[in-house]
Amino acid sequence: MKLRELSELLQLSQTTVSRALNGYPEVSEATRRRVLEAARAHGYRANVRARSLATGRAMAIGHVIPLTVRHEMVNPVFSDFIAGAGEVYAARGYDMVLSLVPDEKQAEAYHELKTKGSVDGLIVHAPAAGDKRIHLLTEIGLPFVVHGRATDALDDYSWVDMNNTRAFRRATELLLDLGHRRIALVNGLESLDFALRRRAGFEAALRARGLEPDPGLIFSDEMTEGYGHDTARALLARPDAPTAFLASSIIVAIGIRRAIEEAGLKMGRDVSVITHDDDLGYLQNRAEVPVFTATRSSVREAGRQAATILLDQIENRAEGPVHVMLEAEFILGQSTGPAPKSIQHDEAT
Amino acid sequence: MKLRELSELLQLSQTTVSRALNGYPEVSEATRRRVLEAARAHGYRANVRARSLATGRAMAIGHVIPLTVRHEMVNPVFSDFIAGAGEVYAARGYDMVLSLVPDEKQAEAYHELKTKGSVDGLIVHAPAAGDKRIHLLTEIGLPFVVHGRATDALDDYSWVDMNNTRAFRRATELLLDLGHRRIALVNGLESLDFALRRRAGFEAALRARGLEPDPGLIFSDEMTEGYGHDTARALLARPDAPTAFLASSIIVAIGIRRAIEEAGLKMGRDVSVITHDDDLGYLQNRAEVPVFTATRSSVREAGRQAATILLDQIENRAEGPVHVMLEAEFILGQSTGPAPKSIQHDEAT
DNA sequence: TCATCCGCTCAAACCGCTTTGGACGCCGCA
DNA sequence: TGCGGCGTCCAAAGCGGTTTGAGCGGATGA
Repeated sequence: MKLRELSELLQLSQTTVSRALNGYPEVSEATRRRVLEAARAHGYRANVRARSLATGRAMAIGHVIPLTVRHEMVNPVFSDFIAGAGEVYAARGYDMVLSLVPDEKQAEAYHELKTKGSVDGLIVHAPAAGDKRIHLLTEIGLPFVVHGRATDALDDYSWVDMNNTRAFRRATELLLDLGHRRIALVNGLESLDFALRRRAGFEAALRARGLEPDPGLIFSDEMTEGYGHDTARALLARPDAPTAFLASSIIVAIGIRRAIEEAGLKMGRDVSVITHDDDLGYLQNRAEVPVFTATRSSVREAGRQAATILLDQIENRAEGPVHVMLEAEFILGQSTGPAPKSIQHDEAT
Repeated sequence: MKLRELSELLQLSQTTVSRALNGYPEVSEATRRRVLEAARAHGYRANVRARSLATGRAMAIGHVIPLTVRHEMVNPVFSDFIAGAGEVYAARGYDMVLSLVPDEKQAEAYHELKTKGSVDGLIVHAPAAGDKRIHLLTEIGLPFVVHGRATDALDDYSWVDMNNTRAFRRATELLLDLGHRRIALVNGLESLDFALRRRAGFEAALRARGLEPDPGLIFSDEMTEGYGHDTARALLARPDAPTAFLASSIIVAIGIRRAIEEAGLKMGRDVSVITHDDDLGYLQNRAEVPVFTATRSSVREAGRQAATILLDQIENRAEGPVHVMLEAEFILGQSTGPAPKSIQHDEAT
């Protein structure tokens, strides 16, 4: 069923039918009702390609998901972010188009999205420090919202971010208050902006107490379970093993916990762990007393907000850049306790 | 830069330019080179909406991700599946459009995708037993490939599935061989087809040894870490606690492991665990000796295959339905061992 | 030498919708 | 009665490509 057929059927012009369907005032209520009725009866739906060709609006938002060169992985936090954004898109009639693009082809991908005209705007994921994509996009003139920020980016742009620095500063302070001095930071890839901010928060807290961060206790990699485990295992085998870990994601923390247990130690008693918790649907940290002490900020909520801002921007041109800073909740769980005098290595595995 | 501008610039008709760009033979090589050169120089790219309106092909594949009513979550295996499929789409010039749709609106969503013409085909995720979507789609006439299968579906259709029944049968057999008799199945939602097959494999293995499955040891829910943990904790507190667990996903298994350790028990010695492992990028089970004994099948690979089949189907109409059955590898890890005579409850938490 | 064919190119129709610029009939007002 | 204004509706011109059918000049064959 196409518009012409529907209009012939109703003995009306395409114009009138189109206007009736799209809520224009130049149509009498009686006619409009008749049109809507017929449209529903015949399951008519405007062809989205034709419509967007005519209107110039794609009614679609692009998400470009960067694939790291080393491991071509899709971070599970994207699932949740996208779930949040997807809600908003669905409610407002937009489609979501995903492109998985290797890091080095990002620039090209954006240009293509613009000139191909397949999206009205996009969400930028996983910004690096001084990310060149931001400048590129402002130049191209495609509306966008960044999930996170890019230090040093010259242009002003909209973003939704979590207060990474403060969260990690507070987490570090708690560990210091509990008497921990050798604290390992098991961070995400420090090519990414959020990881730099987390590190900054960590280091600031140490320095505020007159402690110099030990580069030998700071790690940076893709946030997998294996990375958390291997890092913690190696550290715990050292004579000067850290008494506390600060993890950048719950998946990393799960790996750390595994290493702690393999070493015959008990998390929360022998070794403390604080993690950032993105509040992923499938990996909730929400028992009566949660397993992990954590800084929690829902990435799903971030997705909702980013999507809302972007759509608003697209729909009422005028608005300037919007910044949303989400503060993480600090959740006290079972994984933290006072620093032990010395770690008791328990060889009875 | 649009086609008309480019053609004026080249002093050629739009027809010729279009043909030159799309590789039609009616253009002299000299002209083609000239056109391609100019297109590249000016960064010309065909507007995808106009093109697809003219050709009738959307150059996009839809993924409809069902949201369960109870918890609106996006399963992390989608990330990996999509990563696999996305590779193939990118290589062949297709976009991927995602819709998150509540369970009850699925049928409507498919109709809409068809009549709106925004996709050329789609991937059906998480089929239920006798899923009505399959019939609906064959009726609508939109090419599709199912990730998984739907028992009882009447129509013939293309699918890519893992041999769930065999995997869980083999896993159960190993546990039985190790002397376990009280084995708990911590399954996914049994409204979904794959979970039914896994249960069938589990029960078949038991029955083959003359054991009757105990309904009190079979669980079904959304596959979260918390579900694994809570289920295992409750079971381990019982006097007739199971000596082994069969988990439907590594996330669930991680929860089970946590409960085992909280109970002061040791996984692999006191309690055995086998899990299905989708080989997720961020939750790999791949050490020298993997943590979990597991049936492993890469969901990412499933994504690649499903995408390939779908695109082939779309591009050369002719083909009949294709079925791909992936066999899981059976990986021996640290989480299994002979059944203990009796569980030693160790209260020293 | 003339008819035919081939290689290359073009003008115009078309894809399905939106939107501009009227047209038409009817009302109220002077 | 005449005229402007309003409420409805329509024809046609886009949106930016692809594709059909035809034209045109030069080479080929009889």
